[in-house]
Amino acid sequence: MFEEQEMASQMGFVPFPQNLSFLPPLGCHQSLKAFSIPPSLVADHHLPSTTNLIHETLLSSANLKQREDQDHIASDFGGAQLLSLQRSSANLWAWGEVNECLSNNKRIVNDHHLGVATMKMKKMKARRKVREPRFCFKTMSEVDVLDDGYKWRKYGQKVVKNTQHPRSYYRCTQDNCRVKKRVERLAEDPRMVITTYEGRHGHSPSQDDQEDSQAQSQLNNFFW
DNA sequence: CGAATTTGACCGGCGC
DNA sequence: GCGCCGGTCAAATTCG
Repeated sequence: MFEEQEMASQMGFVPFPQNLSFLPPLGCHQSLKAFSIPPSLVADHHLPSTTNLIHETLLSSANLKQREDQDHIASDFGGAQLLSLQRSSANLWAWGEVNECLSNNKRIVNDHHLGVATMKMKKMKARRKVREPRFCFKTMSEVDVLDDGYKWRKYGQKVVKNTQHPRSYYRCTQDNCRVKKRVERLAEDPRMVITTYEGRHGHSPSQDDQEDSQAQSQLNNFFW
């Protein structure tokens, strides 16, 4: 349990709030943690009490393999629904953005003479390496995009197999912020929205909703 | 008219 | 090697 908190804080997550009910997912893979959002936060943000947060810790390369049998777990545990991240190729790898950032300045100079297509290829190839911290949560909601205080720009939409609802892809609009999220509706229950965040914001949420900003930052601290 | 969204094309990874 | 699939790009379109 303490190890997990440490891991979470390394990922940029704040320590779990005292009133947070932490549910060790019995029978589930160790990398999957489920806990409920405290009632106060639920009230502040009009999130239904059925909302459960699934936090996927960083996976070592060793347990990546084990994780492959975890395709789509949805089970009851003490009344709380657990939901694993979907398995996909992109779940096994994440973008090597950090390294990319570190060497970006040099690369811009070196690549200056290359054509656009070549640059594009290099960019694509450079991506895959380390895993970004990600987690998803499931909310019963009429609207697809929950207001989390950050500004997002949609950059894609895709119909995924065996679902009737398209998945939407969003990127944080903040300069140099590469956080992404995707939003989809649960095939089995279209009332449920699954939001998956990937990466960490290196900035504060946008302050558009002033009256809401305090509660908002509380929630965001909880998330990040 | 600039910003945001839509949408078809494209790419890499993976399974067969 | 090939086809399928999820994720991303970017031109076209819509919105404010």
